[in-house]
Amino acid sequence: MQSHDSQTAALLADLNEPQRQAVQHRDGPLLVIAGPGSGKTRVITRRAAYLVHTGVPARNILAITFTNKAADEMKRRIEALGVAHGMWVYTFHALGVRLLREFGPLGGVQHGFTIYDEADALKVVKEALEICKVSDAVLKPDDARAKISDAKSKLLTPPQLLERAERFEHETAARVYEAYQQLLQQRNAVDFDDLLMRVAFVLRDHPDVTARLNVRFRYVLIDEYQDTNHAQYLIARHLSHDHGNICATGDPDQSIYAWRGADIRNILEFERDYPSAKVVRLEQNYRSVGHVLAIASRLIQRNRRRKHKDLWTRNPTGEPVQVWKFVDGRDEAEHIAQTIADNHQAGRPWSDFAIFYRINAVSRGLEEALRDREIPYKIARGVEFYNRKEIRDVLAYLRVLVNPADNVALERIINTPARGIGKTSIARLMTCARETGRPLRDIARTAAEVPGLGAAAKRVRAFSDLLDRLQPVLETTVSEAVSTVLAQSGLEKALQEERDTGGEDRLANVQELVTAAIRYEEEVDEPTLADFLSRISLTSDQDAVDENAGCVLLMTLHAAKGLEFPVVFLVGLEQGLLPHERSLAPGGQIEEERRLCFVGITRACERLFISHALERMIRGRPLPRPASQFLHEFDGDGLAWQDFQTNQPRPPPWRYREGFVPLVEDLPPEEAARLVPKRRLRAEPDFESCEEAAAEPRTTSQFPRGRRKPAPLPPPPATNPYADWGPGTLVQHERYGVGQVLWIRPAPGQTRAGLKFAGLGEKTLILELAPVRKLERGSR
DNA sequence: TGGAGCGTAATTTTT
DNA sequence: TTACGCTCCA
Repeated sequence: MQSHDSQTAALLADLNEPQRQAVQHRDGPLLVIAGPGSGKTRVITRRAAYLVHTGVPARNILAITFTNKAADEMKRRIEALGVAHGMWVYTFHALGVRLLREFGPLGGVQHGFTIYDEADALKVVKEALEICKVSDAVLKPDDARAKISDAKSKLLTPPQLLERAERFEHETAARVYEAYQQLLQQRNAVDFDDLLMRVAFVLRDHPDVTARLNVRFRYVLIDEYQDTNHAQYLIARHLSHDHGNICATGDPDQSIYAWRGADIRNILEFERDYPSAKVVRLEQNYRSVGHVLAIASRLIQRNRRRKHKDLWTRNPTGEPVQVWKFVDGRDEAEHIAQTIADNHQAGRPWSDFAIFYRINAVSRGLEEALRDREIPYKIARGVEFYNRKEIRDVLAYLRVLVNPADNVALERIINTPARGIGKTSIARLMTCARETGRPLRDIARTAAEVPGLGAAAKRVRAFSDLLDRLQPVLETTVSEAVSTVLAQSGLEKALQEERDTGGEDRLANVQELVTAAIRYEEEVDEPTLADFLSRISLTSDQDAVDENAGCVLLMTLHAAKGLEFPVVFLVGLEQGLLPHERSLAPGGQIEEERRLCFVGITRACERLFISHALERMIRGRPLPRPASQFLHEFDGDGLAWQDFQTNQPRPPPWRYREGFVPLVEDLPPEEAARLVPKRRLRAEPDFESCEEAAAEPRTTSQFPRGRRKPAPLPPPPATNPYADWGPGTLVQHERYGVGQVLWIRPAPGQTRAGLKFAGLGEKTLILELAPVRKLERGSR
């Protein structure tokens, strides 16, 4: 008993007051508005553990996240708090799969259904457009897909969309949507939106089911609530309908997915939806230094649709946030890369650095600059493992075996590896399938009866026989199924040949898939091929972002949410890029862009560098770039503006990590005041100065143009009066007495150094200003 | 049937 | 600039 109490107390011990309130709140709705770096995850995990420690069985708790990574992390941390597993921790979509399997026919899907990813869904949309005889000029596949997805996230059925259609293209979209849903149904497939929509409909229409689930899950926790769309909102609402024990955590200021259907109203109006809700605000930031937080706060206060929050921190003020202005995007990249190289040299690990940008296209220049200096980096984006062609091929075989109605997968593999079944033949098969309403799989079986197939019929038949031969793998283990398919489909052989002729090592990739299957079998209690496939479908790039990869990380601002780094570079602060031009158009979401910028800024723990260029290559054309309005909006104390149009020395590396940031408040007030000057270089950011930027005289770049080779180091700093003040140097301070230099960072007129004084600990001083002199050896 | 060559269009993308 | 999708040709 004693130990039980002390365990419970330990869960609360190191929490601040609002955090404790959130953890201890028991029944009824709870909204936790959690600012960046305010210990939200800690609160969620402690709360879950606290519930269990105070008598709630773990299996009665359901936690919902958005990413697998977040779910895994949450599970890990809750288990670390001594809660045996049994708690349900799922992403919304994984929960959707789980519930749909359980609901059976109620969900409108059959056993073994396939989850279509974006690429698959787009194919189906194209088919639907064809069936509806809609030309590209009227509605492009991408637009149709977006409209359908939007409707689904709002839980609108095709007839409902039709009803709402005001304009002709909406009507068209509704028709295509209808056809698309039918195609999915025929293929026994669902898209990501269906996983939510179908569950939401079952919960809405079957109170008995909902009631049962309310008994099973007595406490529901939802993370990143600001990013929920209407379907998710409704699922959450139904799942907590009877007991009202819903705990939502999130931050309206970090809502950056409105363009994908997230509805910020869900969090803004939580108290209206749940009138008895307790609201807790986590406003103390444990992550960032003061200046970073101050800038973030100033910026976000410009937004109107938000909940008021006063972010504060006990962290040191930190170094001023640097705002760098460059001649062009090249210079920006070079300079950032060089700064990283210098500071790595000075002792910073690569993984301390992250570079954020608004659009992926910006990454190229940065990559080149990093490569030139042999800086290890990783991009947290794009087509990772499961999107590789060879992997998708293998998966397509498995998908067809699990779900013979999966035409998209079948179409993919019918001639992979090449077996002489060409486009025309495939088109004939598909027409036949469409006209008869039978799955492609069946048509292939009776290929001889398909009109016009000719000699290809035999090859199609052979392919069909191959699938029949493979069918028994469903009775084996998942990993065996994968390797059997590899061997018998001819994929392995084709990849082997490719390798022998000097191609990429795709073979190793597919073999990695076997490994993944083995790992899956070890992890799961009841491994099945269908479940393995859904897991893969629900795995995203985001899940692979590894903050501790030992590399500099490059990513979009969207990918940065939820992460933090000691040193952050936020590039391309230009009107049209951040905020993005689409957001500047009428009806655009400028506030969302501001939130995006806010998210970027608040990822930084110690140092933040914001940069913009006067000219940037956009789609192969150099364009003049006006500075972002956000520079103007967060302008104020704690910023250091630096203009790199003219040739000037690069700032020297700052000191390294141990005992990291210089403490401004440690300095006498007059020095502290000087240390944080209002502005260093420019009086105003050149907001609205597009023409001015273009008209400004061409200034020299610090970096050589033309051929791309390792950039020579920029000129060394001007003569440094403290050149011989290395670490270890003994100094005499007027008031503090004798001390020792721990680190030193020379800068013209602003040389900072960390000095250790007996009994006082470490101080950061500006040597030019402080009454301090070097002690010569032997003198005292 | 498959590849070369041309035209077009270009945010972000938790699942 | 580049990536893709489509057409046309061997």
